[in-house]
Amino acid sequence: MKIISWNVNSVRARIENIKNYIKDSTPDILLLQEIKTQNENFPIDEFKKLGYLSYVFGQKSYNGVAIISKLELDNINNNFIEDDLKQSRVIAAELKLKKKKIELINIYVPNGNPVDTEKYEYKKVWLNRFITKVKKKIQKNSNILIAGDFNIIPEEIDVHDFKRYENDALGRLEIRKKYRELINLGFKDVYRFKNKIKQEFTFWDYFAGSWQKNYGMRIDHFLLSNNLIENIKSIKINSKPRSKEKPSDHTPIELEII
DNA sequence: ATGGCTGAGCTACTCAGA
Repeated sequence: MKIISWNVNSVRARIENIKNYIKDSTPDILLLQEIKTQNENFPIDEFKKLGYLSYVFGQKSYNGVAIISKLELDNINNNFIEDDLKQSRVIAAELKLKKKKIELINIYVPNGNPVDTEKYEYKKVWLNRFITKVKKKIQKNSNILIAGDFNIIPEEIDVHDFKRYENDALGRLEIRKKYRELINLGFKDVYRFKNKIKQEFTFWDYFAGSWQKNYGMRIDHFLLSNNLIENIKSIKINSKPRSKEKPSDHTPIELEII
């Protein structure tokens, strides 16, 4: 079972890239963030032609998340947490895998910059609410997968120049502590669990040749509840899509579970 | 090292991203 997470930075502007990527990588489930469109303009038919069902929580212009799946999913939830700004940032669903029922939670965490504004406060409130909700969920179901664009640099190794980000909304200790808080509910950061000292990134700015210079950061993550750790087959950041024409600024992260 | 790219909405330019 291949589950992939990718912040595509507009599903419509990126549709050809996404289709080519799906043909190459053949995910069973593709979790998309920043689709930047409302439900009625989501390219459901394009994905249907490739054999995928679409579950969409869209929004005009900004944000928006979706799940593309070969298998039918249950209990689609577009109300995972209360969002003060009514932004579409979480879609959850249930996946039946053998005898296990796995809760899939696809997230696009607010960016939070600049730090001395209400945007930063929104990120903190949002994360607190999310953590509270996950805490409740894991008491009922110990099989949880959280994936997406967390907009959090977990540790110094996860960015090319930590000094530049230590007071940024992505790298601040206060925010990194929220990430740890989430993990301490009973999760593993699957990439870091499997790669103790490796430095790889999932995002590179469009400006200033960041991709060419490998000035990136690791902000897209898979968290798997401890109960599912034995099911991990592989985890891989696939940087190839970032090198294509008209790329997203993020690249996919690919999880295989048994 | 900040916003120099990029996309949406719209059709001139702002807002947002990280």
